[in-house]
Amino acid sequence: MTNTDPTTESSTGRAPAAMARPTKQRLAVANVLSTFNDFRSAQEIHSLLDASGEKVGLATVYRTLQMLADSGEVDVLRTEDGEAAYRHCSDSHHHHLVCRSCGATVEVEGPTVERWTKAIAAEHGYADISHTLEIFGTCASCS
Amino acid sequence: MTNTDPTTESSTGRAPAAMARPTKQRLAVANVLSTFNDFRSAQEIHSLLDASGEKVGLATVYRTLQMLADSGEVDVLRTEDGEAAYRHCSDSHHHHLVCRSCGATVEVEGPTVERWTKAIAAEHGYADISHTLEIFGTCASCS
DNA sequence: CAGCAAGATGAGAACCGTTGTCAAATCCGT
DNA sequence: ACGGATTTGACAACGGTTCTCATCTTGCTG
Repeated sequence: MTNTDPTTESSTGRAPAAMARPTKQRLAVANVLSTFNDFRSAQEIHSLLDASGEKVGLATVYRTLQMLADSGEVDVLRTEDGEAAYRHCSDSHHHHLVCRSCGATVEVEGPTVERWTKAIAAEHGYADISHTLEIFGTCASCS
Repeated sequence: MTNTDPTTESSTGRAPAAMARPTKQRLAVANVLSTFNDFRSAQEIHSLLDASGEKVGLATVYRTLQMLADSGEVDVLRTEDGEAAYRHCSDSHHHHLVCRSCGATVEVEGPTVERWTKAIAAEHGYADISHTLEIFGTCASCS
């Protein structure tokens, strides 16, 4: 809304492959996304933007994230309480092992599942594969 | 993060066949759950109840499903649009291979992932393992 | 460089699934 | 059958997400 600082226009850079219109807000979202490798909720991303001085409307954040997700530039998943979480993809891919009672989370990864999902998908004629996997259990200190 | 309160579960432990209070409504919900093997949304379950003549309040359906989920009698997952989906567990375990553009879904299964998740979980000291896995891609007719 | 039309933004309302509230109904042990 | 505790159900409240629309930018054209 109030464009208070017409001189800001340099530090953040790096527009992903092809963004429809690389506006300041979209760049800001893309930029924040590149600062972490795990999944963050849309609202959290909005807060991060706010905290970093970039004033981007919540609706715009949602729109941008959706756009990025549609174009395959970010991965999306739903947390257990129904929030959408986003992560810039093409980065270290891992899954979460979550304790059902205390919530302790371990990041795990392994080529096994990656290979299996690709194989299964190919077997059924599916291309351009991605997947989400979450493991739940009771951790050592909770059992 | 929502850390669900595991109410008082000291005496009963886990009760597969024993429900806290087998009221008509709870039985109705349990009964509907047993009529399918895939995940259905809470609202869909409510509709099914309604359609089958059982008049159960929406709130009660939610409460019952949550209760069943807490006691481990049903599995829960979040669909891509944020709805909670429930399925009576201890049944044929499979995953979904979904086409990103037309939505065509194939049910897949395989011991590989099951083994892998168990191994990974055990490796980290987690017990009582469950997991959710969804594979996304573009199906043959859409690519 | 000014002007313009298409596209993007932001504030708030609208939506939708889910959860909380609380009086009335139901259940169970006595 | 009675009484206390639990459960139910209608509806309000909530939180996340999407929609609306007036205003502002962007990119292009002349």
